[in-house]
Amino acid sequence: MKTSTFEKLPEQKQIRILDASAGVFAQKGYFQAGIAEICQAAGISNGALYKYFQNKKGLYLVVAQRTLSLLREQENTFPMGNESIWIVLPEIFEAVSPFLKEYKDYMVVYMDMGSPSMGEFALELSSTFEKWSFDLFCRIAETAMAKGEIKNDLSIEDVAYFMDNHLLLYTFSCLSEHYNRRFNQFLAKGADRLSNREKIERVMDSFRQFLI
Amino acid sequence: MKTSTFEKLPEQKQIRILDASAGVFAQKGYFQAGIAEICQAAGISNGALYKYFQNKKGLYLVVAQRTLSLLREQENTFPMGNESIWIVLPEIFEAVSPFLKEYKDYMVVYMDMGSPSMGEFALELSSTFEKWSFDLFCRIAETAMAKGEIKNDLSIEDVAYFMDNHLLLYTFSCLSEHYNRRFNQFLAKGADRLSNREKIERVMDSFRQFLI
Amino acid sequence: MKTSTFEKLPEQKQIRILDASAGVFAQKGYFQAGIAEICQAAGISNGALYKYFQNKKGLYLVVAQRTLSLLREQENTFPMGNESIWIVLPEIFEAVSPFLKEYKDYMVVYMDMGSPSMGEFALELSSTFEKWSFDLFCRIAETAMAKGEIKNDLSIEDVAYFMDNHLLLYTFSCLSEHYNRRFNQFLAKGADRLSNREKIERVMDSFRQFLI
Amino acid sequence: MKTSTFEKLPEQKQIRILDASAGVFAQKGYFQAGIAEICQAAGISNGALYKYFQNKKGLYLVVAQRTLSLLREQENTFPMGNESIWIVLPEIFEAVSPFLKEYKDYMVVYMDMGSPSMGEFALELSSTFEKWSFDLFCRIAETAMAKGEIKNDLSIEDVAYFMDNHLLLYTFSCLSEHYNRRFNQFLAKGADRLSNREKIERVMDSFRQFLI
DNA sequence: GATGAATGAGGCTTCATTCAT
DNA sequence: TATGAATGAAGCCTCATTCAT
Repeated sequence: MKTSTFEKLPEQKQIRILDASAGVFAQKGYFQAGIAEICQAAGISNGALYKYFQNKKGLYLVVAQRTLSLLREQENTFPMGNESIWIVLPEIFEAVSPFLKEYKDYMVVYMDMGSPSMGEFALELSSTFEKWSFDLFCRIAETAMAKGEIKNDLSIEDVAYFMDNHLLLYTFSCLSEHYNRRFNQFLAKGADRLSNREKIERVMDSFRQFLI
Repeated sequence: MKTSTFEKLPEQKQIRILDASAGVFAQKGYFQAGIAEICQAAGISNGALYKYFQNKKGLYLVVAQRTLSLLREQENTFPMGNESIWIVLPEIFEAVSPFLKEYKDYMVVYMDMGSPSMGEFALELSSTFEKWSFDLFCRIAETAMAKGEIKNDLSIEDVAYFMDNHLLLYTFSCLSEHYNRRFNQFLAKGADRLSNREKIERVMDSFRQFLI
Repeated sequence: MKTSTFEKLPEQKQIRILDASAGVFAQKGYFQAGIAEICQAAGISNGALYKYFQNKKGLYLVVAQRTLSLLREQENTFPMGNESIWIVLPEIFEAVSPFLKEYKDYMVVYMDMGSPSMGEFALELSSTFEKWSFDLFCRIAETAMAKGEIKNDLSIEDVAYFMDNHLLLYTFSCLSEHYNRRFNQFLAKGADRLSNREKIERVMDSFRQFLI
Repeated sequence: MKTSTFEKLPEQKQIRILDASAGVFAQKGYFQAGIAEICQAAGISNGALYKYFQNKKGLYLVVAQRTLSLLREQENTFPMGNESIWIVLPEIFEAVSPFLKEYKDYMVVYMDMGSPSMGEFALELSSTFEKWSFDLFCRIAETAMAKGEIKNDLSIEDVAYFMDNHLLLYTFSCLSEHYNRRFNQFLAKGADRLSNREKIERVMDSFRQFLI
């Protein structure tokens, strides 16, 4: 059974390397990120990287995979009991927020994965997460509707899409200045800086208006 | 007053060059696009490009600007009379669709501009368009509300954001396989291929559920 | 009709580049020869080389081809009339000698091409020349035998092989210290340095002993 | 007295390492042979190799030395009594043949040693063998001449050179496709594949024609 | 103004060698 | 002593940009 050299590294070091890589990938994008820069950031030698990963693309894929792992870990922290949707939704957005801060680099990498210029690079990988997010919001919508917390003449999937769009673009607004401005223009009367909490407040406002 | 050499070119040639550039930028992304390839596609010499534009970035900016021009031209074709929102909205989506086909390359370039890996590259530029789109949807929402076509207990901006999100992600779904899959998963029960018309139908469904 | 960039260069420059490349290839061998070193020797930039040739291997092949061209040019200077074999043979060896000096690098490259470590690299190429050399010596042997200058109970091809072996190993002795020592050990009582003329004298001695 | 670590290894392991090394050296040539590949083939660790040998060159030299040892062992199997030259010569060629098969890798390494691209790498080493081969053929020629088996107006050394050339190029023809083709072109009317036995037959033909 | 050959810095990757365990 | 991970210099090649014609 051949475990890759990378997997035999102490977990702490693995994470250090992936974090550093994610940082560079996030800041510069895949193509502008330099192997040398990544290695320096990771505190490993140029050659070591190629012992751990097949090549730059291989590294990127592992970074992307860690993004998914992190997201899935995050999922488990979500409240999934029978709480009201009006408790669950803000909790999700607020759970996402520190995550976005802590793992911003990974999320930026993830965001880039959907960009056309990445080509089919990591299509399967990124699809994985969308699937999960689809399930989550469908479940929430279904539960809420069953409990009469939201209007019952709505299509479950449409509600899920509605919520997921909000989550997606809220996320983007935390990661990209472009989307931050867009968010603020629409939902904050063009305000310059909004705290995450304020943004979430605005999103919840929207939810209430449309869903009740 | 120094007019750039490029502007002195016959308009047809200008467009040919920009179209070719957009094509390469769209297919490969900014960083992977090669000057040589662009020149060949544009049918001009390597040196000429640097007579017309300061450098690769300069070219990109002009391409991006043309994207905005095209979008603004498009705007004028939108029905802005007093038609019902239920006529205007599909018209917008359907007006966008051939545009997405005709100028897909430009739109892909535009989409890429929001990606974090492009950095602050064309921030101002891309903001321009969001502003216009904000105005458009606010106007539509306002009119519709005034006419009682949609619920009147909704915030104008929230409705605009709701609609713009849908337009944005519909657009993405036409440009990026990633977002196409996401769209289909949520709104088409995972169907593989949806025609634009079918997609729009689904979006309008959503609109009706949430806005009436 | 697409002529390669290289072929469009002034012939003088082409030759300068090939000569320099041959020099480095000869001194270091294909694998140890560095592109940078070659370019410096050729007085061109690193990038230019890749405009002229597809890659290192491509360059090598062109160098090898020039070797063959040179050899074929050389062929034409050989006396092919009805002179006595005892005039023709020394003339060939002596024609080869300045050639070996002038184009030693190319000949070393050629010699390397037969070495197993070059793999199938330039097999076809090198075979070309052997064919020519086969024809030459067969012709000579035939003529000489017809004229009664050499024994007539010998197989033409065996005589040709005999002469070609001598030429080959004489050539090697001019190109490789290893073969120089071997030559001297056998034919010069271990003398240290023999002039080419002296070597040829010894070879002719041999010829006379075995062929008459 | 410091015996090298390598020599303290069980002989079987020593041989295994050298055989593996010879295999890689033969297949790829010295410069293309990778230490890692060699170690894997030899079943030892990367670090061990550097305990056994000073460096890559050191390993190569030991491999080369083994080549010589093998050749010298081989020598002892040669019939050196008073047999007729027409018995001894084919015996030598036929003794060499299985050796070429069994130790082909070593012989290829040896052949490469004479190539100019190896530089002065192993000059002394390879000379050693030529010296032995010189002695062998001189002895044979002398004996044969004394017994009147070959013409007596020939120079001993020239006969030795003649025979050694044949042996050398026969050997090459078994090791390198290039020389195989050359051999066949001259001595087998361009036949594609000749068994070793057939080749030897042809060589002996030659010997008889020139020496009797 | 237009051309396209030339430049050379910089990118990714390999690999002989060292060293901590 | 043996291991194999780590090192980092050096290699090949690309490509945005410049410049001579």
